[in-house]
Amino acid sequence: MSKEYYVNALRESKFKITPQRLQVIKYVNGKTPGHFTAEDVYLSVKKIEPTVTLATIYNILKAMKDAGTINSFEANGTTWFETNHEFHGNFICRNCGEIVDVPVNRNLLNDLNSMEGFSVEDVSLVISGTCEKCSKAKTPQL
Amino acid sequence: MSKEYYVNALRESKFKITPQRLQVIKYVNGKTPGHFTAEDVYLSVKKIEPTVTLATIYNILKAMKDAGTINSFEANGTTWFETNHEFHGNFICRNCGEIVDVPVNRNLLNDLNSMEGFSVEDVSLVISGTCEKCSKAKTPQL
DNA sequence: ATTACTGCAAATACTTTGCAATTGT
DNA sequence: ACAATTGCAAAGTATTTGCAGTAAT
Repeated sequence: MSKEYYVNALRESKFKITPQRLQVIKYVNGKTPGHFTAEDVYLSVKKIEPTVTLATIYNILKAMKDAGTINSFEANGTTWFETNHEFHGNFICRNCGEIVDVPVNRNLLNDLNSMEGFSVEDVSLVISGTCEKCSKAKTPQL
Repeated sequence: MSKEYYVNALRESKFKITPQRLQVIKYVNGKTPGHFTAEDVYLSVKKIEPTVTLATIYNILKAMKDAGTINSFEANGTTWFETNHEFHGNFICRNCGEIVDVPVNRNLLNDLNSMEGFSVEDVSLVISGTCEKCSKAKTPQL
């Protein structure tokens, strides 16, 4: 993806392009693929736009989500954002907190889309457990 | 399920059976199948145990989750608990907030369990959109 | 010119923590 | 008797809101 992709999507959804939004786009674009919280974005953007506030970051991330360029899911008590639009799961390690994408059979989506009367707008698959690194650390070789 | 099921599971995990826990069990057992927040449990249990606090409810729900009798997932900014142990999705309506279980092909779980090096401890599938009732309300017949 | 956006401060919502008193085993 | 649990109050996160000033279109 490119910064233009995010800018155009915002424009098409009638959102204005502000310096703060450009900085968020810069952050998000540089973070692809990856997972980040509003706080992560805030801390990074504040370096270039020192007066920006978390409230504004929340506003901007909501706009980008409405524009369809980012997704979000909830885990560990916070909202995580991501740019991966392929249908996938998010594995979150209970030990180190790291989040990684996991491929998932698309059949699941088809099942969901065939639900009578329900319109599916968002799907969030969160898997928690222990990641490879942490599993190894806990089970030292004999 | 029965109240004994929840009591026994707590005992097996070395948790003590207190009057407060019995009331939570009563609530949860009467709520099967269903979805509830700590607040929901609190408001109900408070009627019989007026001195109970939310902190205690959180403690009890954590114990029950550790004992394996309830699951939890995050959606709409809060933690939801449920008793359904079949692998399934939770559809949450963006309009009315209602949550309903949706059947899901178990293959997904198998895929996840075969991930190399990762130990899967919990899976949460949250689908958001508009439920049947709300869809109809928004699209009046001509 | 108009409307949307920002920054700020305060409010709200959810959850956890520390600790003394109490209770289940 | 002992460790676990409760109740309470306070603190800790995460997120939202209202509003006046500012900036994008």
